[in-house]
Amino acid sequence: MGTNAKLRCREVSWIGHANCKLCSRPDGVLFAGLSNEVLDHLLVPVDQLGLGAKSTLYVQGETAHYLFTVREGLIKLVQDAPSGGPRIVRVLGPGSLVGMEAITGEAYRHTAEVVVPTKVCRIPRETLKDVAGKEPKLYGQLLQIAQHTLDQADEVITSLSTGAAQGRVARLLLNTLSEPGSNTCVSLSREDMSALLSVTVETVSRIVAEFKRQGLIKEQHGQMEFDREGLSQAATL
Amino acid sequence: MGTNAKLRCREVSWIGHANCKLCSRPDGVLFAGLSNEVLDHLLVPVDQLGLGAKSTLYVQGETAHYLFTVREGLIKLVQDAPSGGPRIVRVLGPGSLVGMEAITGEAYRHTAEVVVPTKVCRIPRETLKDVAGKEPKLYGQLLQIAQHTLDQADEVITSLSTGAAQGRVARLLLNTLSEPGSNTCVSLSREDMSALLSVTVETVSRIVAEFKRQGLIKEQHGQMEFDREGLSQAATL
DNA sequence: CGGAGTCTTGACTCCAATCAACAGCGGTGG
DNA sequence: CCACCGCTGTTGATTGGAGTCAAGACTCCG
Repeated sequence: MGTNAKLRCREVSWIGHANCKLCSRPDGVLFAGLSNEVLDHLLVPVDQLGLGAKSTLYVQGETAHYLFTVREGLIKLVQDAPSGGPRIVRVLGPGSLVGMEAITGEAYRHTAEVVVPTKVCRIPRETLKDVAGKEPKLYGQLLQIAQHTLDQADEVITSLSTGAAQGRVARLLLNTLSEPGSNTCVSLSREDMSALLSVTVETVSRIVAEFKRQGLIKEQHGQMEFDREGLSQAATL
Repeated sequence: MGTNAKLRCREVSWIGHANCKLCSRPDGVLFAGLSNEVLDHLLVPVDQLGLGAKSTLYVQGETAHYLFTVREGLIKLVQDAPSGGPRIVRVLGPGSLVGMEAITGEAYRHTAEVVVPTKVCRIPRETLKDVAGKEPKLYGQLLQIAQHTLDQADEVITSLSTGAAQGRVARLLLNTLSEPGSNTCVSLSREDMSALLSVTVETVSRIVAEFKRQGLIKEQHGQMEFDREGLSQAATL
């Protein structure tokens, strides 16, 4: 029973049934502000899962049976680009919804892959429909989160797919991977940065190396620490 | 009263109150399948507007008071890129929703500008809330359309922001601007293509000119006619 | 220790950005 | 009416940045 076990690569472990009442607090992700009675009697239970790096939540084309909420960690959504090779469409951290196709019951549009060890809640489609039927308020939450996801997609377009390569790398670290206040973020592999920014791994490597030489960033234990001031300057290019 | 008048540049005309019952047919955009009683007694009327090219529906940062449905024409959503210059995030045709921020009442994320003469329905936020309260079914429609919009955003990422410039142009014409069956589409200005593909106007001009020389496309009266076979080949680059 | 995978660095090529000039077109006003 | 102007699109010459190909260095593990 791996509740506290460290998660190795591609490992998936069942942590337990989620106590969704805890998520009905105002700061909850999806069920915020919903009545406890509804959440106490779910048709199908919500499972909490622990996932090792490189494991997959689902693959593109599958029928979407589950919606996931990210509790800790990082998930990437990957699509194959027509020019060949995988393209990361966005990365999703705690508080995000993964697999919103499950709301409408269509096929998953992406492959969802774990970047760093992650905990998620897996919500079956039936449970979602059940709760939404009893608490229409849930629709409002879903729409709000959908709006937020759309904002993220737009940021990938304007911020990570536009302009010079070095500006894109800087903006990735500053805006996409770190909280507004913080000056650290997870260190993605060069390959992941490459697939997210649509530049080659060599170019990413060169730029990151150059930032290090300039003392703008430090990398250790899978974390990046950076000088927000300096990087912001580089981000305008 | 400009119902049938031709729309000149930057011109906005009021066509009339929309008869939303007509949109309750199964093929309606937003109000499909909703009961006529609700639609007959709207708190605030839905206006139909005619818009000339280069007029704007709203600008980035404004509070979102209206949701728009596109009936005919083409709208572009524009954001300023951090590297300077405007970036078109997506283009929306008939059946699309523009200004979904109005659902949550936040600020508009983009500036919405008219590309070719367009007719829209302008739905006030209060009307939306009113109808949604009486017909929760509306939420389902909204979520589905939001999902579709997200798919479009993802296509801009994987298809229009990735790979060689000539492939991007080809995919823009084939997938983004034309219906699956058809072999024609509206002819965007080079500048708009440029802002959508994140390449310079000169590069777009050169590529389009080259496609014409190869007999892959013909341009006349603001329309483009193309050889789907041949362009598909160029799209893989 | 060895080997696979990831990251780095170098040398070279090439595509697209830049700078610049010009053609076409519609509109405006003398 | 025609000359002028602004706007859009085209084309050329040149530059620069990122892609490509190739060789090492490093890290993590068995």
